[in-house]
Formats: sequence, C-alpha cells, structure tokens
Amino acid sequence: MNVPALRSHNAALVLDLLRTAGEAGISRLELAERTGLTPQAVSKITARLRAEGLAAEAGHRASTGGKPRTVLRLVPSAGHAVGVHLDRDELTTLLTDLAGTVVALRRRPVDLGEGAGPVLDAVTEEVRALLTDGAAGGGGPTGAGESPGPALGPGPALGPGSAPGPGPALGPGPALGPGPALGPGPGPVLGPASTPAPAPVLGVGVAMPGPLDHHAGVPGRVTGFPSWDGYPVRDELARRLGLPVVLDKDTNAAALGLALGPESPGSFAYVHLGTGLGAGLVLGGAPLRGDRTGAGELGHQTVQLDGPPCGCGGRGCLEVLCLAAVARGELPEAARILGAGAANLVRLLDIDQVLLGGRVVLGAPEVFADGAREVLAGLGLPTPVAVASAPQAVAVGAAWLVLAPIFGQ
Amino acid sequence: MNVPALRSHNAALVLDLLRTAGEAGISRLELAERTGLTPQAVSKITARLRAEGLAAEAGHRASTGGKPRTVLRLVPSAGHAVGVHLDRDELTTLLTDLAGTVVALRRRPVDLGEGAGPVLDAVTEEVRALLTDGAAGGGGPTGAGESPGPALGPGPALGPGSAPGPGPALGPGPALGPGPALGPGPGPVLGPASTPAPAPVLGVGVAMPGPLDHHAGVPGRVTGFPSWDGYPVRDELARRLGLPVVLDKDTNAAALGLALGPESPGSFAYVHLGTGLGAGLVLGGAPLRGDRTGAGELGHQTVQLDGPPCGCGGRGCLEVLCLAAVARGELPEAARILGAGAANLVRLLDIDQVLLGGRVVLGAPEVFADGAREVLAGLGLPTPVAVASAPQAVAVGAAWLVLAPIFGQ
DNA sequence: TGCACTTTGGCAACAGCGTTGCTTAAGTGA
DNA sequence: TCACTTAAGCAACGCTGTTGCCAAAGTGCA
Repeated sequence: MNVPALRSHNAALVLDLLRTAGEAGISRLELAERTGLTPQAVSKITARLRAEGLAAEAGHRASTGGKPRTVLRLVPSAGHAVGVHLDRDELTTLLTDLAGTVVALRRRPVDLGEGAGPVLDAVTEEVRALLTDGAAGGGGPTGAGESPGPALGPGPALGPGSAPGPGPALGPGPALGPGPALGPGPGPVLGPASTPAPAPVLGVGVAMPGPLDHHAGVPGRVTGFPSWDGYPVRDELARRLGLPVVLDKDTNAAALGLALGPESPGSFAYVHLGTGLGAGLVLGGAPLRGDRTGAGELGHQTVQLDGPPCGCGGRGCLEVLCLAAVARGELPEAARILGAGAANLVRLLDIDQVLLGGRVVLGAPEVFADGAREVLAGLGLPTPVAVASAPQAVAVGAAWLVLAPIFGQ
Repeated sequence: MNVPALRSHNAALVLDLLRTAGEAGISRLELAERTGLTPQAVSKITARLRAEGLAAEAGHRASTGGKPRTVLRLVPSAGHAVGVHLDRDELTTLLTDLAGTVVALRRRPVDLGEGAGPVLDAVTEEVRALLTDGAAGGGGPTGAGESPGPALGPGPALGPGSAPGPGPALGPGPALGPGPALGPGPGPVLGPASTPAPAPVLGVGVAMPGPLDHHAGVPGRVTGFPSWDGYPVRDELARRLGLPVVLDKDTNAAALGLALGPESPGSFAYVHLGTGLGAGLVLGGAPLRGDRTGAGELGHQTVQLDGPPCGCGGRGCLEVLCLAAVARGELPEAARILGAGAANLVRLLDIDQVLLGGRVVLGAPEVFADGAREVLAGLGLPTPVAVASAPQAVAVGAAWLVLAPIFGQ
C-alpha cells in the first residue's frame, strides 16, 4: 500500500462511519476515536470530503463545558447506484442514493429462459427508464438543499477506488479510477455546496441466481437455463449502458445489502427460500463469496443420510426435503427442516443471527420464523431469527455492490 | 491507519512474501511486482529488514541480459516461537523458528481432568525444559552462519505489531509493541550480521480443545472437564513464563498452521477426528474463528434428521454417527459419514481442499481419505482430499499463533 | 457583567512514507 | 572493445498524518 492508497483507505474509513451514523451524524472527535487517527487528521479528511460534496456539517451537539462539537453527516444525494435483481421470472430495477435509500423502483415480469440477448434488452430498457423517469428529487432528509436528479453517464469518478484489493471488479467501461472527485470540486469550499452538480450514477449492480464468476462478471451455471452459461453479462451490459457493472449471486447481494443496512449484526446468514434454497453468509461484517462465488450453497447440504435423491446427485439435500414439505402444504414441517439447516449454519460458523427471506418465507413469515426459532432453542442456541421483509432485498443488495467499495467494504 | 502503521503493513507484506518464497528466495523486483510497490520502495524496506537481521541476500539469479537479480531470503533463525498442544491426555511442546520449522520437540502424558493448576505446572516445566535443552543450534539451512540458540526472555520486540486490528491478543506480560527491532540494530548494516544477537523467543501459542474466548485467553467449555471453564489460562501462563501467550482452539490452530505452511490452498477445511470431531476452516487464506471461537463445530452438524440423540440436545449429529461407526469397527462407514460432512463443508463454503487429521484418521489414513474422496466424487465435486500426516500439526499451529502477526496474517 | 476555565478545531511546521529522476553497478552480445 | 540491457541505490520531492500552538465558542462562578 502506498501513500495515495493510505489516503483513500482513511477517507473510506471516515465515510463508512458517516454512513453508519446515518441521520444522527457524528462529530470529528468521535471519528478520531473510532478511526484511531488524530483529531487534526480527521479535520483534514472531513474537509476534503466536504469539499467533494460527500459530507456536510449538520448542527452541533450540546456543550459539555466547552465549544460544542460540530455534527457531520453523509450527503446521501451526492451519488446514486442502480440495483438490478434478475430473477427467474421477474426483473426488479431500482435506484438508490449513497445511503442505500431507494429513490425509484421498477418491476416487470421476465423469462430468463428467453436467453441472454432479449433479457438484457429488457434490463437496458428498464435501467434507462429508471434513470430518466425516476430521476426527480429524492434528496435525502439532510435539509441541506435538494439536489437535482442523478445525471446519467460516466461523469467524474467518486471517492476512493484505486486501492488494489479484493473489491468487486468494476469495468470495463468507464472506470471508477482515482481521478478528480465528484461534486463542486475545489472551487467554493465554504459550507454546503451552493449549486451542486447533478449527482452521477456510479454504476449498476446485478444480482442473478446461481454461482458465477464474480470477477469476470460471467454466470457459471444458471440452473435450468443453460443458455446463460458463460455469457459475458457484465461486459455486455456495461457496453450498452455506458456504466460500470458488477455482478454477483442473488443471495450474496442480499446478504451484502443486509450487512451494510441498519441494525446489522457482525455475522449472520441470510437464508433465502424461493424457487430454490440458498444462503448468503456474512462473517465478521464481510460477505463470504468463495473463490467461485459458490459459498452459501445451503440447498444441497445433506441433512438426511441416504434420504430421497436430489437432482444434484446427492441424497437427503435440504432443498429437496424442504421444498417437498412446502409442496405438500406442510409449512411447519418445512420450517422445522429449514431450522435444522439454519442451526447447522449457526454452529458451524458461530454466527449471531439468522435472517429468513424469499417468496416462500414471505408467504408465511411467522410460521417459518417460529419454526426455525424452535429448532434453535431446542439445541440451546439463543441465536435470534428474523425475517428480512423487504421484497426488494436482493435488488437493494445489488445496488450495494456498487456502493460498498466507496465505504471500503 | 497512520504512516507508521503503513510502514509496518508494507514490511509485513514483504516479510510474508519472503516467508512463502522459502529457501528459493525472491528478488527485489519480484517483491515489487507482488506488492504493487515501486522497486525503490522495496529496496528501502528490504534494507531495513536486512539491518534488523530478518532478511539476507542469498546469491543471484541468472542474468537476462543485464545485471542479475539479487535473491533475498528470510532468516528463519532471527526469531523463535513456542507451540503448546494441550490435549485431553497428552501435552506436546515444541520450538519453531520464524519459518515454522520445528527446532525442538517434547511430549508427555497429561490429564486435563487434574485441573488447571497442576496441568499448567506441567506446561511451565515443559516449556522451560524446551528452552534450555532444545536451544542448541537449530539454525535454518541458510548457510549465513549458525546463530546461537534462542534466548529466553522478553527482549526487544520484533517487527510490526502496533497496528490496530484483529490480530491475536498478545499479553499482558511483555508486549510485542512497536519498540526497536530485534537483531544487531542499525549499526553495521553491511551484509549478513557479523555477530547476530541471540534470537529471542517471541511468545507461546497454546492450543486446547473446545471453544474459548480467544481474545481474553480463557477457555469457555472444555467438554468433560468443567474445572477449566473460565480459568485465565493466558494470563497465568504469561505470568509464569514471562512471555506473551496466545490461546486458541486446537482445530483453529491446526488450520492456521496448515494455512501458513507450504503448499496450502486458498480455502480449505481441516477435519479432525480424534476423541471428538471438529474442523478448522480457512477461507481465502484467513482462518475463520467466529466471534466466540466457535466456528468449525462440525461435530454437531445434523446430517440425519430425527436420527439418534446426541448429548448436545440434537439428533443425528455427525460426531455421534461417525464415532458410533468407529466404535463398531466399521471404518469405511465412518469414512462415508465423515465424507458427507466434508461434502457439506465444500459446498457451503466453496473450498478448495479437505485435509483430514486426528488420531482416528491417522490410524487408517487411506480408509478415511478414500471414503471421503468417494463421497465427494459421487456428488460431482472434484475437491482433493488429503491427510495431514504430522501428528504434531496442532502444536505447530499453536506456534503459528505467535508467528502469524509478524507476517501480517 | 466579567473573568477563568474547558473543549473544539484550524493553521503552520514537521517527520517520514513511497515516488520520481537520475546515476552507478554488473551483466550480455556483436 | 563497446553498445546495450537490467538491477539497484542516491537525492529531491509530494503528500500523508502528527505535533505544537492559538482562536473560537461555549459553561460556570464571583
């Protein structure tokens, strides 16, 4: 790591603390404590962030006998990201601001079986529509002046992005390079930017079912739709939209979104029961992808030695047992089986929480949550179980694929 | 991260590359390529490392039409670590150099049931004996002059250690702080140190069964021996030996040692079948501990819904089924069950290799390896299965608990 | 009302990081 | 012998976070 990388690193550190502080904000001295940097260093860094339009002062704390601390906040409208959830039968596209708040949302049916070409046509249409229609207002509740809608196109790069590391591979297309920072630039530095430039769209995150090559942006095996295997989704979409594109598995994206959202525990599993059964794992705050983005293949865990055969070649796979129970209408039994799978995760990975999601779960959230809770309690595990209720959790997570690197995640 | 932390970080980066290069060594330009730093920066960093006695020049590569590259190597004898494996019925202590090579080894029976006091007496005795008897020679095959044996005692600190981060908690006792570096210091910088100071022992790593609080250095629950629960093993041992002590679960330590040893894949699971069944997980090169050091609890994975009851409150736990088969003398069946557990790991975590170890496995290594291999192959998983044959794998891993932070791991 | 005290946060000088530009060292090949 | 190539050190430099100092903006007591 060299000195510019150090600068990016610390800026991302501060930016992430601003993000997690949310609307409550955070003072310079708190930032210094949390980062381990000196107050003076934090002052310099936040001054740069304010000049770039990413942070703003927002009131003061009560005095404790001296000068009151100035509260700083992230300016969510300083950038936007597109999240695309490409499910087997539905396409969800949405636009979020820097804080991950959904600004605009579109949904339409789609059939992955039609093949990559027609489906990517649909994605392109939806994203274009989102960026022209949905681009009105949407500024956060900062009160520091509404910004105009996000501007389509590459635009200047935002924040730290040049540090070599395991971040998602962005590109080709317009790269998120070091370059000059976004916003009003180093011109008028005083206070909130008087005439903020249109906040650019930083990129497009795409979440798809099945394992894929996350770095190359190529699906590996979309079960049931072999025509997608190896299709260069990322490069093709980046070419069409003129924006950086990141690709990841649906459950991984959902887990990322939940990890960076509010009230996220350090380690948790997002268990998704929809047309299939999968999990997204977040360990110590970081999503676990695996070298082949294959991590989280919960559906084909053997939980019944010599049980009923599964299409994967195994026997007694969790997915088969669980979905069979669902098909029989025995939801409590399905919940019990799902609970056993969740308990295995909790014990193996020492995680703090289980989040359930997916269409089947959302059809009877309490049944599944209670069923899983009961299994865990029976094993003496106090791990809380909750339902991730937002139906667009995956699409929001897809947008976080773009946003996360800005915050050093 | 501040500037001194940056310096430590890059030094650790270079040191780790020197370590992995082993006896073959690595040139400055290769280091520059691999770290992303400029050749000049690498020159400065390696000059410091040579001045500290941690690295040395060792010959030249063949010329490719210009000045031949100078090969640099780690000086393994520049530091030593003690590894302690405290098993239920046996105590293994060993001394390694910086490269993790075992320099001296002691073994003796012990009974954890006697309680912490008497057992720690034994550990103290063994470590003292190791450091006085085993301290003769043992310098690596560097050919750069044999160093005298390791010197007991705190001595000056070695390498980077002040960076705040998730490294193992060392201490209290003599801290591995920033302080001046080990070796001849910035006096005579030319060539290999002419009269190297005795290489100090950097600390003691202890591996024990069962989950424990890794940061506090306190065992949580040593199954069958409740008298250990909550005993301050780390602090007590650090006080007696006057050395920093790090504590971890046995399987985690073994996995760490295997991860940092030669020929380690990026992600693997070390599956240990001895008096119990557990696993150490290494994902992307980093060991997974979990917040409560509970990760790797493979033994109580449910693989037979509604199967035979287990002492843990569950039914159909992998450990119960597997050990029952062993007790019946049906080793191939035990291997098949173990293979199913390993397959679950491979699929869930997208790992590259399965390493088997532990007393039961070592009693019939081929039976278990073949049995597990067969299960994986039947599921279409090409993941290689190997046996970690060294009986002191856990003790070596314990020593790596001390060494790993030096290399930024 | 006035003054001492506390706390925040910016300005300026500074040490030290990796980088850049250049030079020297040490080989190959015609 | 000489031109060329490659490796690696020296010196100057830009920029990082740090340190020392001081102004700003509050509280609290006389």
